[in-house]
Amino acid sequence: MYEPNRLREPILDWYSENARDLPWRRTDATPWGVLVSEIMLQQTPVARVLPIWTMWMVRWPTPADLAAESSGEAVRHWGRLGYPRRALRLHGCAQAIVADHGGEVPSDYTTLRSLPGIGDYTAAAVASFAYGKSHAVLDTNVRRVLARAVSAEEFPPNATTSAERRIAEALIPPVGAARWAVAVMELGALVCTARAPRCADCPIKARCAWHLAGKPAYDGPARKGQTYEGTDRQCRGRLLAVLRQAHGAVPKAALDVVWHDSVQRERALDGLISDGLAEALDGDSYRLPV
DNA sequence: CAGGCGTGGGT
DNA sequence: TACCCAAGCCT
Repeated sequence: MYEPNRLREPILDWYSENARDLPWRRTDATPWGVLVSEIMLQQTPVARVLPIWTMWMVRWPTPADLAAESSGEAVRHWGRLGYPRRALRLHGCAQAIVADHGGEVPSDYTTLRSLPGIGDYTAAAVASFAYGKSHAVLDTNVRRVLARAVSAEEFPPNATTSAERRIAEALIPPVGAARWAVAVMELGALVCTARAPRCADCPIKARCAWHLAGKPAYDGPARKGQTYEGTDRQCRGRLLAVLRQAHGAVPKAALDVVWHDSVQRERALDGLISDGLAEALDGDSYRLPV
């Protein structure tokens, strides 16, 4: 096995010099702020999260503040961040935190993991970043860095493997686990990127197994590419945008005009309703859930 | 476990 | 210009 400090020390040093000043990383950020940021950052770039997160923290500074609102308001103020079911789940987190945890974001991994929208990554991230606990924080950035640095692969497997988890756990320092986690993530986000890694700027290029092997091209199974144009997802997005922008009941005719295919439109609308993102009212109109 | 789930910026 | 893909989760 490799010597963990060969990777840790240069990455931690690099982080000291290159960490972005993100509001949810500041010392005055609350656990709630960290939790909100983590949900918003799922599959979503930092630059798009920043303004929405800031507005949410002003509007709903505590879980109790959000829990007191309707879920529809959470969806409305999600704006165009994407994957709006996350807004519903965050609202569900707030309600569970108030109902079951005295209004305080839990600090325990297992408890966090039981909240809506919080999976393995987010539970580990919140426990680490909000409470300084020691967990393997395996997001797409960390997985890519470790695939390269340790396994000499350009990309990690499609699904997280036990081997990856073993590698990540072996690298956790006995002290400062949370700082280590955010440092590796930051390296993946800023330097060891998916498309065009900036190896020239990398603090571990001399120790990276993939770099040392001559950066061999990825030869594993094809990675899933996503289509969007013409899909139900796009249709749902169009419909929900109308509901978000209108305050109150939206006549069906106002939804009909944003998507031509009526079969697909009906299916998408039914999907939004069954997901809890929309409500049908009497008189053939719709709105965000109250 | 593979597929569904938004959106917009970088290359 | 067309992809590629960005701090995943749920079913």
